[in-house]
Amino acid sequence: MPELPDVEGFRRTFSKRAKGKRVRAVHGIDSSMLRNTSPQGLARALKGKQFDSPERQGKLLICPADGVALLLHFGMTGTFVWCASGPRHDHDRMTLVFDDGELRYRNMRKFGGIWLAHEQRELEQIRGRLGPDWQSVSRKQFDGLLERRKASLKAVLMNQAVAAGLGNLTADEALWQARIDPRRKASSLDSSERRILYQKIQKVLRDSVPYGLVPAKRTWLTGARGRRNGICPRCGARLERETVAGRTTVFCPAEQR
DNA sequence: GCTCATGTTCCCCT
DNA sequence: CAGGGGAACATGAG
Repeated sequence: MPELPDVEGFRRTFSKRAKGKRVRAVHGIDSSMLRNTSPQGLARALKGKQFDSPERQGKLLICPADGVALLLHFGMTGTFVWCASGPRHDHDRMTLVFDDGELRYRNMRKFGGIWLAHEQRELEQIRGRLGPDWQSVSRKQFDGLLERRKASLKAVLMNQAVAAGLGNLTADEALWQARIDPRRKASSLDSSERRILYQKIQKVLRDSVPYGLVPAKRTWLTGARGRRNGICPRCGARLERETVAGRTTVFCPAEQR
């Protein structure tokens, strides 16, 4: 699930469940999810700390707590589960225990990861691999991002170092709404196409964020891409399915030019 | 058994 | 150096 809208939903969950609360314990840490610390290091660093407001940069969730920060990436199957208590689920990779319940980081496929930053410099280093969050990219900045890019639009939109947060679904959705072929070279768009694409990227994100996911609306590509012989919700043409930039890409061959 | 999956990284070519 | 292709990672679901 996790693209920008999903992680924004996780940020809201974290804010509701953990912000302002003190960590009583950290349980069930799967060491293979840890990128720069050990289960003991993580548990010791967080125990007794009080979480502050969580932030998000692209698909990365940043949870500051009294001078340290917990960073979470959800990969393709990560999510949060809040519960009063209860048995550990097979895919729970870390449980934050509070007085009023537990917030579990659940991740079936174990992509993604967990980082611990002890200081600002360390935090910046981890965030540094990511470009600006897509929701903070201005219209003018957008032109600069596409400039001189030799790769396809699909590849550039999904490149987290260019700007962070778009994934396979949101990139396809924005390109479909903008009626632009995902295989085109990023630097080949004229100014009118760039304007439309920017507008559609922002619209897809804005419309999706309240749901905390990319909604499968009937009027959206996302609502049709799941089916094997999907039909374009706008024109009724048979949707095309092709690997672009290493990912299954769905588009309307009749409209996307 | 086989294919595919909302992500990222690394290696080898061109 | 910039990109593309493919594999790997781990675990299902259909």
